[in-house]
Amino acid sequence: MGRRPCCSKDEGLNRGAWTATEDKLLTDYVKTHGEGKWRNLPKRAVLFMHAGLKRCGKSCRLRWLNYLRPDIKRGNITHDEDDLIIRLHNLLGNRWSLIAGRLPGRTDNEIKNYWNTNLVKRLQKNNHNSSNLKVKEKENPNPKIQQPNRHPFKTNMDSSCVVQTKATRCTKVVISQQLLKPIVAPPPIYVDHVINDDDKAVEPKSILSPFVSKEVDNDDLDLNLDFKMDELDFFSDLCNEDFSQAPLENNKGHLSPKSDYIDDQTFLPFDDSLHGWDFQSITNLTQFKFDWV
DNA sequence: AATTTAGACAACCGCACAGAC
DNA sequence: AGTCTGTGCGGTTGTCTAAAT
Repeated sequence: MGRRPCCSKDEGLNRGAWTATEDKLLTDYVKTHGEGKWRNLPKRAVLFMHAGLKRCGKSCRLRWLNYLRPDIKRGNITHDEDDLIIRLHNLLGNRWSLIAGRLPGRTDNEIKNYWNTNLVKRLQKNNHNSSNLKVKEKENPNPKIQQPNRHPFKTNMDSSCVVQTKATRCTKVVISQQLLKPIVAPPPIYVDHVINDDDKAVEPKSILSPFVSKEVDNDDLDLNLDFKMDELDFFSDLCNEDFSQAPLENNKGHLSPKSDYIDDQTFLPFDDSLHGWDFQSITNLTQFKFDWV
């Protein structure tokens, strides 16, 4: 027995662009009854407002979340947001809701649209010149950013609010070896277990990173990680740093990045940029389950 | 001035997942 | 364990507007 469709097309429900009246009906309803139970909302809104909100619940939910919510940030994407989107996309791929969750007041739909209409083209163009996807053209990476807003009803709001998704973990994040390599060269850190395609534990393999034990030759090997959101924040920062030329240092002095051994007291020289995390803290991040892609 | 094209973004669609029963 | 419901997500389409011809 199949599931009942959200809304059949012959129920006389409105489709297409929302009117101001519909927006007001929905806003008033949510203010009174709160979010949730979207499927029942149109029927209840009829009783509540004595007027028909002839929209399916799914459409109501989308309209509220993407447009009517008071904590939506209006206005164009800033340079910082632009840069963050690129970095998070490098890390997460097309997981728009997760990316949106790290950007104050932005919705997944907005970021998805922004990516598809702006960043894809720009990054393709940049790839001709460099493999580094970090935004270098700080002068004006996207002309749209500097343009006045097209939408008269969109105004710049306080960006302190973050539209968080309900996602608390982001699983199966593919981390390319190329991304990990420049982060930290040195010490062998052993993971608890590695799961292969058959879901069987195997001997830990390793690559050149603090996350796994030792080097492997296969450059195509990627990691499929499972992050908590705060860990994602940290790793996002980590990936944005260039440590390829950085010396490691400890209380005894400087060590080469290619040292064979570095003890627990070793600190990486980026405490400020990485919120004071020492090397042991970073290695604690290795308590993930690693799945080979 | 009229028409065409491209860009931007709102909205829809189908599927997946989690929780309740 | 299986089914149903509510919700969330990502891909795609539709529509509007501005720029180009």
